[in-house]
Amino acid sequence: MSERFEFSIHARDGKARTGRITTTRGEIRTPAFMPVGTAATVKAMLPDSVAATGADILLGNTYHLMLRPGSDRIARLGGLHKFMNWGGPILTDSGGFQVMSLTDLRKMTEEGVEFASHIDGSRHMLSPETSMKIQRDLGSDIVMCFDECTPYPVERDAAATSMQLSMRWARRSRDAFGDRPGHALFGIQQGSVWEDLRGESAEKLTKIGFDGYAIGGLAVGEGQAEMFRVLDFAPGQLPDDKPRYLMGVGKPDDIVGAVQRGIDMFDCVLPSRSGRTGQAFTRRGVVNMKNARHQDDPRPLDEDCLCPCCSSYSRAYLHHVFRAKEIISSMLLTWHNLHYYQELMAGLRAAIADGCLSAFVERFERQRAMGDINPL
RNA sequence: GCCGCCUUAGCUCAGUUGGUUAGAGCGCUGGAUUGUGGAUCCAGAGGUCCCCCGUUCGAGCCGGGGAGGCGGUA
Repeated sequence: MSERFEFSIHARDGKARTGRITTTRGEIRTPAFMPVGTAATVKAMLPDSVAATGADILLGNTYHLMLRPGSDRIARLGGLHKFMNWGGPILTDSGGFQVMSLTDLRKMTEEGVEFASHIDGSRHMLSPETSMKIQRDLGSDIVMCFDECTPYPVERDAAATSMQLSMRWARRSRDAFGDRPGHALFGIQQGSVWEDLRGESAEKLTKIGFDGYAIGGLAVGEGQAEMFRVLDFAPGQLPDDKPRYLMGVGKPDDIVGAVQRGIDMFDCVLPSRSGRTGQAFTRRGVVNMKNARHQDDPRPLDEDCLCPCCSSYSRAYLHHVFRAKEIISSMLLTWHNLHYYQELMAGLRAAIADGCLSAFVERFERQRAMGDINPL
């Protein structure tokens, strides 16, 4: 195990890169997908199972854990890794995104955000300093700056003001984080959809200096075409030799397009949340296991998938347990979805290493165009 | 046998003094979901208002007869 946080690029294909992030808790193969474990669990999964899908790193959440069970309690209990029984690296979100979604309950100032807990209404304060403290309590390996996720749509002036605030908070986050060998701090670029604002944000972050750089404020309603337009320039504004993390993204085709544009890290609730709401991701597109057409189908969800769900259970069974609201429904579909996402990342890494990313993407799109397997 | 109550969507039920195209919740058929509130939202289908006769310009609603269910009673 390394004593330091390091990033090395092993191969490139166009703007895409594949490589490795080294942390004190293990290596992260990039491009990487981080399953979301908001409340100290990837819902419906045991940590070993998450690892078995191929995940190298999880995402945990400042906002949720500070409210319940409290970051000081987790610290007393030995930190988040021990608490949730995950030995690998953990990246923690700073709470900035939740702040955006709490529109009715928050009060923003230069200092930070005052908000009411969605659990019991209690008042709390999140600022760059408190966010750094909480993420330190948790024992996070990759700490995210406290930022404001600019909503969309937004006027240019408002986007600029919001970005500038996030940049001042980035400076304060950097100062509050201090010097913590083995732990990384990532800056977050804002600027909505404007190239010059994104460029200014990247410049300020780079000047402060971070271990990695996230692109925030995307996948917030602008649509894939607009997101890709921004990703045509935004990653290139960030340092080439540091990991680039596109926050909150996304659907499989979002990830593929973003990797082609130079992104190294992703997180998204979709595979896990969709697993609980009956939606499966497969190489032939989305399959909604809620649909009545599966009720007599003895075939697996994906005939070519080797995950425990697909190797042992029929669509009829998956449909039944979903309808019956049985817990195993969430378990099996979450497992499959996370497995599918990790297979996709592995495929992307291999294709970049072999210099055949465009062929991989063509095959990816061709399979999706075929649609789900034919009805019986 | 008699008395009372009940019968409206798949289920549980609203439905005003009789008045346009009879509603709700759940369920059902689909859809949405991108730094997770195991959440939420959207759309759609679905009716012999138990049956028959009558009163009325007009009946889920009023009257008569019948059927079925529940309860009480001999």
